[in-house]
Amino acid sequence: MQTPEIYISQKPQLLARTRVIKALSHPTRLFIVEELEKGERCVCELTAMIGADVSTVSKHLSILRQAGILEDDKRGNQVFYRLKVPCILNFFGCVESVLHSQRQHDTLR
Amino acid sequence: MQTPEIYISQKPQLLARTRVIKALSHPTRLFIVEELEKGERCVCELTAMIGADVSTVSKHLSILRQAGILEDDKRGNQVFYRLKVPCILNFFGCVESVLHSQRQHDTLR
DNA sequence: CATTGATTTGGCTATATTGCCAAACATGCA
DNA sequence: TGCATGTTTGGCAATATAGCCAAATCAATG
Repeated sequence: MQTPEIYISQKPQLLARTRVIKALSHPTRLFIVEELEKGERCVCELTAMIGADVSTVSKHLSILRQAGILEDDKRGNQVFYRLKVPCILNFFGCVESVLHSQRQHDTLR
Repeated sequence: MQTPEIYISQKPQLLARTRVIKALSHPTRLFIVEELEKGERCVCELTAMIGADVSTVSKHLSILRQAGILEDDKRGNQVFYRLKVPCILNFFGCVESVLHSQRQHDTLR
């Protein structure tokens, strides 16, 4: 070891993992993942539920797909998305436990 | 239901969860969490491993602490951080499975 | 109390992300 | 082919995030 491994946050493994987690780090995308737990949905259904512009929803879906979390299936002129890696959902239980352990630790802004 | 629930991504629960996930969505912070799996570390140790400015590392630690993922413990003039919610680590296994299921799905940039 | 070592905070610039609109692409069907 | 429906892409403005330096804190100790 010379310097601290050049710059640790450039390590490919960390970057790859970060890409997946980053894909989940947006309220709309989190909503999409939770909704798809119930089954596949087309872009139009998700858009109606979310209430943002279709193009915005489409871009969120694209981010989740590129991260490998969703897969899409085009049927007719609609595109259906579904969860490719359902274990993602197990994580939310843990996230909840983080939230519950937050009694009042410092500034919760 | 009127409009799509005002704007779904503003729902408090989604925002709270997002805050936790967002805290994990940076290579340096991911590294910190993985490192703390082995035991508590002071800021100076983490800084040496990471190789960024101390102030940068301190801010990353602060983000993880505010998200409820880490807790700190000041002893003498050093501050030691440790994992408050170790279940976070289970998630990484799932993240790996996402990565491994990525054969060649579209542009992996 | 001055100094040193450890950490946090303020401030600023550079970069990344988000969301909308408009336009481009399909697909199905008259 | 022409049109309607559904989806993606390009582009841009607004906002958020990251990282460094400098300065402020805080504890230990001479």
